[in-house]
Amino acid sequence: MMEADVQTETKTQEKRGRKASKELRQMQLIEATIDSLAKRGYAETTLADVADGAGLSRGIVNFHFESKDKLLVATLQHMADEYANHWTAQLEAAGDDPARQLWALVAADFDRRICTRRKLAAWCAFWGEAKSRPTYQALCGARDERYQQTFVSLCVTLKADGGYGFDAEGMALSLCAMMEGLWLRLMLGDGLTRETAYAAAVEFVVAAFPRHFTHAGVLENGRS
Amino acid sequence: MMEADVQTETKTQEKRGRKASKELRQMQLIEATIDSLAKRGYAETTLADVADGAGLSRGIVNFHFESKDKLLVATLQHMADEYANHWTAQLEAAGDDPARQLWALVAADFDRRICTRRKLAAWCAFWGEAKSRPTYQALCGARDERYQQTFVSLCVTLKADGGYGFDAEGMALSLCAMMEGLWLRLMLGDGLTRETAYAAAVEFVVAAFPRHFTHAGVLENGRS
DNA sequence: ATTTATTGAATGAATGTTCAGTCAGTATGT
DNA sequence: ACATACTGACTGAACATTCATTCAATAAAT
Repeated sequence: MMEADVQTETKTQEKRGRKASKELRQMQLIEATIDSLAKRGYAETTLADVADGAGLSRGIVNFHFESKDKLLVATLQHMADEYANHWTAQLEAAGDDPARQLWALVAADFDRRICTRRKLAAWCAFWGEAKSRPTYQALCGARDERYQQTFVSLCVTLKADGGYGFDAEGMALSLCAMMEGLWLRLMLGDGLTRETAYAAAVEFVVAAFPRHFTHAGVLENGRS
Repeated sequence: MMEADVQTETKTQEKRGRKASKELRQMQLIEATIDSLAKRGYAETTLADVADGAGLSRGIVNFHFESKDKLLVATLQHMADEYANHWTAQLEAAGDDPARQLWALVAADFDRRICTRRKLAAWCAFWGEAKSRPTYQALCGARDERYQQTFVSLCVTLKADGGYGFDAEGMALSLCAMMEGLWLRLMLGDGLTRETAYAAAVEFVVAAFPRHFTHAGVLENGRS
């Protein structure tokens, strides 16, 4: 899963670079943590399992991270950063057209790199503990803050442009919620595939913004 | 939380009825388990906490349920039953009109009795462990099976009636996912209220079925 | 030689499970 | 009526296990 990266790093960085090796170990342990969360769930994730998964010794986690708790926080932080970086990049790559931007954001959530069983399972594990752990809640919430605002802005713009009757904030909220709900279902299994989930999301976006999208993609009309 | 029921039961059943007392205890323990899940999360829920919450002794759970695991399964089963009973009842109360039925199902998910912080938190706790516990997965999935099919049927009917262009299965999936996603957000806090979440769901439904609903409710036209 | 990374056995706290005993309520015998 | 035996819910201390954490010893790099 992350062995490939480790191998690469080993070849390129092994001889020189004590500092780099340290960060490498931390990444290695974080990836092993995600594996364990996905395989055994939050409650059954043990440091022993993480260490085994990384092919290292038992005490290693407490050396690189101070405690199990900090390892988990670092793992969630890592996932939150990765997620934010991804949608931000996709948003910028979409150019200036709001319709294209919204389309890109929806697609970003179902990107192969982000929308993995493994990572969805890890997200869900943290969600399950978030209510009783303020730190998790903050990191899960921080994920939403900018994301949600971006959606609201796009809905406001598209509403004005297309003359839709919906409330922009409500629509933005239901859109975001729908995608998270699809993630949840993907994780729960049920034979739902990433493609099917993406298709369902598209279905709704097309229904909500009929003057901007079809199932084939973004409509090319400027404005009325 | 459930003390009221206990008192009632005590008055009506205490003298006679050893059997009834047993089921009462089990319910009491299940409610205490939901409390603990909501307050401390799945990972931190201990039998001691459950027993304390129920005001009973430490060994009580292993007496009424065989193990911690079975207590948790019984708790999830209880919640799943309650949920299914609720939406089934609301569906039947809605009469024969598909539009009214869909409207009722959406409203049911945000009903005061079902959509409690406490219960949402417990659901989410189980979701977080579902991937690694086939038993949980089955119970969470069973919840979906009939529910999902009902939504698909309604979408098919309304599509034919309203001449909508969406794919019915995709729309049904995105609808269900949206409501689960809203539950998730409700649980994560963020100052989102049940009313706001419900409004967002309505926004979605109105946008998707414009010939059947407005923000005010179900449109009264028969067909074209 | 010194610093740094790593190991793995030891430790102790947390907690699920067991079980011998307590006690109320109920039936049985006188 | 009264005493006795019995049943079954309930208790709480003892036990066993799991697991995060610590740390002295070791290996590796500079």
